[in-house]
Amino acid sequence: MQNRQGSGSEESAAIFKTLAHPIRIAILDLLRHGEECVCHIEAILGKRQAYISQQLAILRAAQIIIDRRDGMNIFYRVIRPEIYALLDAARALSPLPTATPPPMIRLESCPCPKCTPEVAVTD
Amino acid sequence: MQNRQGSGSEESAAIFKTLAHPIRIAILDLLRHGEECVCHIEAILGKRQAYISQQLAILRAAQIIIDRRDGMNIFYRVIRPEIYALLDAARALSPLPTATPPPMIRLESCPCPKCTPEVAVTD
DNA sequence: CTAATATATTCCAATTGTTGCATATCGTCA
DNA sequence: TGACGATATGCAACAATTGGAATATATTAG
Repeated sequence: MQNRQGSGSEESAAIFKTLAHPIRIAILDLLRHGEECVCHIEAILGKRQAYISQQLAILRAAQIIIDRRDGMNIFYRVIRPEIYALLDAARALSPLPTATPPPMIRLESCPCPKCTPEVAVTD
Repeated sequence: MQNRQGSGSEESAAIFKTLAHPIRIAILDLLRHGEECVCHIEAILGKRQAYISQQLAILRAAQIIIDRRDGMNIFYRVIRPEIYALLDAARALSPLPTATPPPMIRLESCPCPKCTPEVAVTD
């Protein structure tokens, strides 16, 4: 491990990947109210059963939801409410370009002017 | 448009997709301080230049960062600080299974007991 | 103009995701 | 037990993405 790249970038990326799908997001939104059975989700989203089941499997594998059997139906519910913070934050992303203040870093393995201030631009 | 699936699920999915990559997350983390030139990013992350450039292009296309030329170097900076809320929220996602309260929805296009309470379980 | 440096873009092969179809599994009802 | 309803899973064809290599562009120096 010679080049670390922030902490938990991999895990974060995995989470984003799981959420990077409109149907999965829609399913999670449906589950905001609480438990829902598969047929419900199927009916509301208007997608084929097998497809919904697949997406549920992905969310289940990601440990974001879990299933509970009740007679003939299977109900799903979210076990990580924190994901809603993510969904909400994503929706909050509007086309509002903002500015950010300038940097302040120096690195010897980098040849840019900011990293070699001594032999910087025209003396 | 016969089956809506929440609001902005597509857009949100696109955002998550853009963030669903460890290198891109690492780059954004680097840019938390402010502007950084490509060679900096390259040196810090220890990846090939072309590769970094590709990831920057993706973030740029997503309108999350913009570039500014200064002589021979090109500096990038984040123009949507809100994405940090997303990154932080993702990192906050720990393996802590929580419980969620039961549902409360009824739908006529669904055959499950909760949707057909009248002809529900054994009368 | 030519060379050198910094960064971007294009091309490609390998991997991965998508989606329809068929089928398996499990519980229920008669 | 057998048929049926609700879900899950396996598979195949096709679309999209990924990361590497080579190459192109732009700026500065001489």
